[in-house]
Amino acid sequence: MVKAKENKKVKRKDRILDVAEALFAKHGFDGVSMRMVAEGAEVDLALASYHFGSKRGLFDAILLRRAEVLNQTRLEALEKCKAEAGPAGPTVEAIIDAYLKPMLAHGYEEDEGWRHYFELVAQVNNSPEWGGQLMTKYFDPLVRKFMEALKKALPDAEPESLYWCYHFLSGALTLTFAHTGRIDQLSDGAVKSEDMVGAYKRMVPFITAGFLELCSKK
Amino acid sequence: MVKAKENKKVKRKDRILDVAEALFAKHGFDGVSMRMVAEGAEVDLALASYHFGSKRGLFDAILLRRAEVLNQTRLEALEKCKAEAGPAGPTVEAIIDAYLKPMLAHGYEEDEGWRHYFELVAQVNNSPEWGGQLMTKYFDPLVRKFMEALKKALPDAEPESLYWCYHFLSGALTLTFAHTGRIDQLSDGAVKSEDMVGAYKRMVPFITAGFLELCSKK
DNA sequence: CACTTTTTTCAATGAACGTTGAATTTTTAC
DNA sequence: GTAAAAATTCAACGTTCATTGAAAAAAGTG
Repeated sequence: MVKAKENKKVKRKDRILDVAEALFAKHGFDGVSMRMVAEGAEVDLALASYHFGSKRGLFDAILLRRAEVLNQTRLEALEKCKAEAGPAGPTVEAIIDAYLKPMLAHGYEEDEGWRHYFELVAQVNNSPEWGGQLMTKYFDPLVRKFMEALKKALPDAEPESLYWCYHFLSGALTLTFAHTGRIDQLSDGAVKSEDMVGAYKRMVPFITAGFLELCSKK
Repeated sequence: MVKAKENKKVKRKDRILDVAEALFAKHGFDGVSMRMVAEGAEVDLALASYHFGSKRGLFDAILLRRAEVLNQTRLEALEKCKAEAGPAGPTVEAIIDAYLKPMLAHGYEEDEGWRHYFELVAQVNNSPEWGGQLMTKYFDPLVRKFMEALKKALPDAEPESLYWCYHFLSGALTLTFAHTGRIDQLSDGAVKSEDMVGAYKRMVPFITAGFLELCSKK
């Protein structure tokens, strides 16, 4: 009977989540109407309100769904690089890599859902209205674990500098995954917004160098 | 008669721009209604449409107003650091500094208008819908001048790496000026989102180190 | 002052908005 | 198979939306 479950066609509730995720990513919370969601998911207008209570409830459900998965994967990556390191703990580069690499997992290249989700996170992260509250709610417990590891790897760091460095990392990361097409235009097509592997390979050394420059003893 | 002009109270058109700038920065384009703008500026609902044609026209006018000023100031900073450098051209650090420092000019600390503007730019920059198009429109001519200077300062750089480095800079910069309050919460109040001087002092070496790491000959 | 132009107000338009209570269909559980 | 529960549809609610044409007021010009 397992087979039957797998073959079951995608439920309406998930269709709503997927469609709304794509729409919110593109147009932001206020740029999307429940009617757009309903049409895209080919369900009745009232159904999304029934399942998620309200438009805002739908929005939160979207943020939560993949945050749980990403946080778990990042946590495993952090534990793994801790286990592989000596008693002094992992290097800055290994920690940064553990933070970034999971974003390319989960079949990122094939599953457009993750691409939409990261585009959405980019907007949320940069919103003066919701950025502080929502990013804290969905990501801070895990981020604090990474900050502790970084603190151990950079014992001479000023705390303020460490937090600013993370902030720079966060901004660079979310914009890179926002897929705005700007870098394509600036480079006259030489660089593709979609090339997350190329971006990842460069982001790790870029960010690592920044941390080391600011947070190592002179 | 100059005195009379200076003393003239702020015109309605400018009040609309200032109020809408603050509202768009906080809530995004679709999160703001013309009625909110009219109420905030204490003018009739129809007046903003009269002066700017449409809601979108108002939005563009807001983006353009300070972009012109910022681009000019950044250009002067670039020319200045070129003039002070030898024939080999300015260093990476000097170029990055010329790009960042102008954001703190224009009485940033006193004039909340600039703060709102940068919050708005952060949202636009990270919008998959508008980021590519609008940032290109308002900033690319100037950014290309900076890219040329960087290319000269980093002759061994792969072009793709140079563009990605700029992208990381752009993301870190806009999030930092987005004032979301996230870093305050993450650091339990040890770091203030509003401390742009502290952020600026750290961003220059952080970004410079990243450029040098990725774009210098090994 | 008389005039022209610009700015501002007023009133109204049709369309789109999120949400909800009741009715209906489908699924679940025994 | 039948009753209970969950999912889905239908129709409508009152509100808010951006824009506009015409009227009125203000400012500019000779």
